Amino acid sequence: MKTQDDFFQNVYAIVRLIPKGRVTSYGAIAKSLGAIRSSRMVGWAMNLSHSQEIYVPAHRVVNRNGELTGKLHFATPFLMKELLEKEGIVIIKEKILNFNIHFWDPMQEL
DNA sequence: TGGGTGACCATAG
DNA sequence: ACTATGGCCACCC
Repeated sequence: MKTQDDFFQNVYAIVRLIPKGRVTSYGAIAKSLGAIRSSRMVGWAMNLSHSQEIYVPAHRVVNRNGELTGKLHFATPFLMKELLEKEGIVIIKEKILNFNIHFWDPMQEL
């Protein structure tokens, strides 16, 4: 259908807007798209993001607690953490330090 | 038609 | 910090 494809593309568009060194959550993205679809669908979209033509920085999307819950879906279980640390983000025990400071809210940027 | 499974979220105990 | 619900909705049997 058209609507769900649009939803996916909108998700990818927002993820591409996340600045380096900043992160956001699945729920925040879902809410910025009108809270129509649930945050589970954002996670599903990330699951398919690897096959997108244009690069999608999926490592900048974590859950509401700043935990790297999606790391197992990357090429290696370490890749997500490595990419974030390369952008200056400190991670302790699968959790982002000072998550509230690094958080990027799609609502405020649109 | 229906049950199980998620890269989720909120609330409660 | 942990489990347990209930809601969410696409996907795959």
